[in-house]
Formats: sequence, structure tokens, C-alpha cells
Amino acid sequence: MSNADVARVLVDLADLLEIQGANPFRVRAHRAGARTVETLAEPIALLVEDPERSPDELPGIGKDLAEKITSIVETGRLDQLDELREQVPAEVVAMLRIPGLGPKKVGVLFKDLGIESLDALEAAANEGVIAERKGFGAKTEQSILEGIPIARHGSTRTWLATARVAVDRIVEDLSELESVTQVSLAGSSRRLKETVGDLDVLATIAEGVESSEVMTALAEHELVEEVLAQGETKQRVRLLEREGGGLEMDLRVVPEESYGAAMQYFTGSKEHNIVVRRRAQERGLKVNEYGVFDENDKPVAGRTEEDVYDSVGLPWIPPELREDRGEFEMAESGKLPELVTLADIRGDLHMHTTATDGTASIEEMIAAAKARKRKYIAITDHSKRVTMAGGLDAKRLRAHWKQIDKIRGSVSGIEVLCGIECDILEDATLDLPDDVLAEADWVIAVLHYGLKQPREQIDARLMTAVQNPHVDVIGHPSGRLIGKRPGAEISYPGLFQAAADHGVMMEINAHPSRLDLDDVHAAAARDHGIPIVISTDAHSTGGMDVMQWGVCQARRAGLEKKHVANARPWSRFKKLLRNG
DNA sequence: GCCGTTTTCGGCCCGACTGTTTTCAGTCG
Repeated sequence: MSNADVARVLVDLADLLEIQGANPFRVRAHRAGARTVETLAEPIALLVEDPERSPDELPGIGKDLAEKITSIVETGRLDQLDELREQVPAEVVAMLRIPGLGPKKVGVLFKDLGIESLDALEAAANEGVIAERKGFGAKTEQSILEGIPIARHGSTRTWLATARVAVDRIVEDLSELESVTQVSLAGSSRRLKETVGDLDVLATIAEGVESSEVMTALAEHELVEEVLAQGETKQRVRLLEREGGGLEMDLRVVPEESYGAAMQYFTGSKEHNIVVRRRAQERGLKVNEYGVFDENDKPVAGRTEEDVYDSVGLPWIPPELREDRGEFEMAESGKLPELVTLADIRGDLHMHTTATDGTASIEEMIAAAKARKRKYIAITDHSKRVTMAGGLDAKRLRAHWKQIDKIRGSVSGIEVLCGIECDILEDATLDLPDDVLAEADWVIAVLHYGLKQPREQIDARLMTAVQNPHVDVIGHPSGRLIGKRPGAEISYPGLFQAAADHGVMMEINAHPSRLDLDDVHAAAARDHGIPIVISTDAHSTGGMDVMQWGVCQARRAGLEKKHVANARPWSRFKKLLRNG
């Protein structure tokens, strides 16, 4: 059971308890516990297996949840969940995904109307049975019919990179309106989360302007499909259908004097804001999206985010860190990091050419890297195991390196490394012999196949790579594809300790579909003293532009320039090379 | 269900919008 699996069980349990009308705080406790497990840097299974430790040492997890987690890890299931599932069919839980339906209404549909499936729900709505029910009506019935497909297909989260292309354009266009004085991105896309569920944009308007003016402009924007809701201060729209499904966006129009409070409030995360508001309470203050208020409801802050944080005794906290994962402790002790930026990046150490599955030649990739101001790169085509991509065997690889060597002799202003992305095979051997790897300037070891192997075998494979004297870095360590497949199960603490001992680095693969290491594990690797390499894995010249998303992930991990190996100048970076 | 140098009981963040209502519950973020 991976951490995500365990968290899933707790979330499922919370959903079922909620439909059954359980104490909301009890439901919340289960969700909080799930989140703690999901964002834990080590496998929860390791913690459970350790006789010296127990899950109740984790924040928000007490005796009860610790027992549940232990049962889930040891048996793969939970009696209480199985019992509840007997009582509440899975499709009833799926009804929660219908916009406008929450646990209360679903509870009524299920318990009072006896609706147990989405088909039955659709039939009841078509017959007008639901609208007759107290608390429901014609509009609710209609929105149920419209929402059933969403419940059937599940909710989709959109890659940050995809979402930002759309929302950045909307923000730019709205900011050009004369009626508007400020427009900013808030929400999870401001926090640079790897995926976003929806978008939040804030605007302030000039004096004498009605909020409906900017809302009308948004409604008419070419990327907007329809307006879902609109009030005096808030408008919700759906953007045009694209790959990955429609994306919804909230626009909130706020007064100038509340701008900072609103930015703070709508940037989130929810967990972060709960702590901020609790700190306010402790100081006899109240924080909402309009400002910070004292006991007499007199405003004491709100124009800027800095003011809001200052009122609760904190310095401004970068949005990327606002997850209630230690940022408050760092802020209080004056240890907030100065986060790495895209401008800090000097090298790109993972890319492909036409030698395997890339679309550009060595020369083209070098030129593209120079155009992006890279001072050093590594050409790292696939090893032979990746047959689909035309992976290289020893002979072809040596010929490829010879060619790279020749080309790099004729270019200036950039260092080019002869590299390889070498597969770690299912049997825990490497795809190329040591004598070949010894000739490389740069070796990335990766898992591509057999990602579903048991954790012990995955660990053994990674350990082989880490202990090999020629391996420089572990590339996309988990092998996950966001929204498509979970990564391999890894004993991260053991992996990081071994990597630190052997001088092996860890990659944050910058491709929007990977971002692997994720934020939590990148931070854990940093804590082990491991230099992090942010790489694009470019398969084309344009593929080098994904570097920014890798930097986003690094920022969420709290990484500073000094933690990122390829933010070093070449003279210092080359000292990290194993074969150097 | 969790948590506590103010507490082991009694709290647990806050407000907008919608729909179905004549003052509010549910949902959402």
C-alpha cells in the first residue's frame, strides 16, 4: 500500500461517513489524516512496520486513526470501510462529484428516495421526482442531470502548465481594461501546484466602476465558454473545452483596501489559511477576505499581503510554501528560504536527440540550449532496453558519443556532456556494462519498466544504481505520470541516505506530466544534503522550455539556488561529476 | 476524531452564492 492508497481509503471513509451524516469534525479529522499520510515524505508502511514508532506521532493522527492506518497497511483493507460500503453503494458516493450536490443532499437522495445508482438518479430527475422533494427544486434537478456525466467520468485536474497558459492570458487581457486597476492570479496556480482543479483571479476596479463591467468583459473573453454563477463580488465561468476537460475559473472583484487580504485568502491553501486565522484569533483578531479586524471590527490590515501576515506576527510567506507543512515554523524562526528562480538555472542535463526518440539533432539541441542561455548541457539518449525509442546499445552509444565529441569541439560558450539515460532493469542490473558507463561524462539512471514491482525489488534496483560508481543522478525517480499512473513504491529515506552516502544526485524532471521528484520528496532529498538536478528531458528544441515547471516544483519544495546542482556555474558543477 | 504551559471537555476558519425559501440550509472554495 502506497501512501496515496492509504490516504484514498481514509478519504473514501470520510465520504461515506459524511453521507451518513456523521459529525462533520470527525469527517474532517479523517480528511486531515489522509492529507498527512499523502504528503508524508517516507512510506507510511515503513513507519507502521517499525516497532519503535506509530502513526499517531504524526500531526492530526491520534490513536483511532493510527489503528485504522495500521490495519490498512497490514491487511490492505479496513473493516469499517467495508461495512459502510455494504450500506452505501459506490455510485452514491460518486454523486458527491455532481456540482451542487453535497453530502446532505446525496444523503436525502439515497436514504429518503432510495436512489442507489447514477442511472436511477438520472431516471428520477427525468421524471421530476427530485424537484418535488423539500429542499430540492427544478434547478437542482436540472443541475443534477447536467452533472451526472461528471460523476461518471470522475473529476480531472489539469496540469499547472496547461492551466497557466490559459489563465495568464486572461489575466493579461483583463489587466488592460481601463476599468480595472489590478488583476492577479491567486489560488493553487499561484502556489504553483503541479495540478490545479480550478482557477482563481482577483481584480480591483477604479473608483465609480461597477464590478459587473469587468465581469462582462470576462464573460465575453474568447477563452470563456459560459458563465456559471455571478454575484456582486464573484463570478464563476467555465473556460473553453480543451484537452483534459473544461477548467472553471472564479473572478473576484475586491476593494483596494482589501486587496492584500483577498490575495492572502484566495491564494490558500485552505490548510495554511486555517492556521493564519487561528493565529489571528489568538491575538483577538479576525481575518477574512476583506481584511484583518480587531474586537470592535475595526480594520487593522488588508491592503497588502505583507500587512496581513504582519498582523499575525509573521513575515510574508511565499505562496509556494503555503501548505501548512512547516512554513510557519520557518517564518517564526526567520528561516524562510530564498527560493530558486528560473533565472538561476545554468545547465540542462537530460535531453534526447534523433539518435533515439528526440526530434532534433545534436547541433539543433545545442543551439536551442545556447538560445536559452544554458552554459552546459548533457545529451542523454535512451539505452537499449527502451526499444520503442530505438535505445542505444554499447556500440551505437559509443558512435553517438564520438559524434557529440566532434560537434562540441566546434562550439563555444557552452559545455556539452556525453551522457546516457540508462535503464535500471527489472532484475536490478543496469542496461549497459560498467566499462561503457565509465566512458560517459554524465549518467542518469532511471526506472522505465516494472514500476509495479514490490517495494523491496524497486528499492533493490535503485540501490544498484546508487551504488554504481558511474551513476551521477537518478532521473524521474518514481516514474509517475501525473493523472495517468502512480509512481513506483520506494523507501525514500533509505534511497536518499544511500544517495547521500554515494554522492548520487536526484532529478526533478521538469516535464509537466512528470514533475518527479515531487515537492515533498525533493524537500526530503534536500534535507539529506543531496544536490537536486532540475532537467527538462527535452525531446525537441521546444522541450527545453519546460524548465520553468521544474523550477516551480523546486520552489514548492522550498529549494534555494544553493540546493540546485544545475544552478551552479560550470566550474563548480563539474566537481560533482562522478567520472570527472 | 483530534487537541490542549489558559483546557482531558468542548471547542474545531470564514463568507459568498444558489436555490428554495420568506429567514435559511447546503454547497463551495
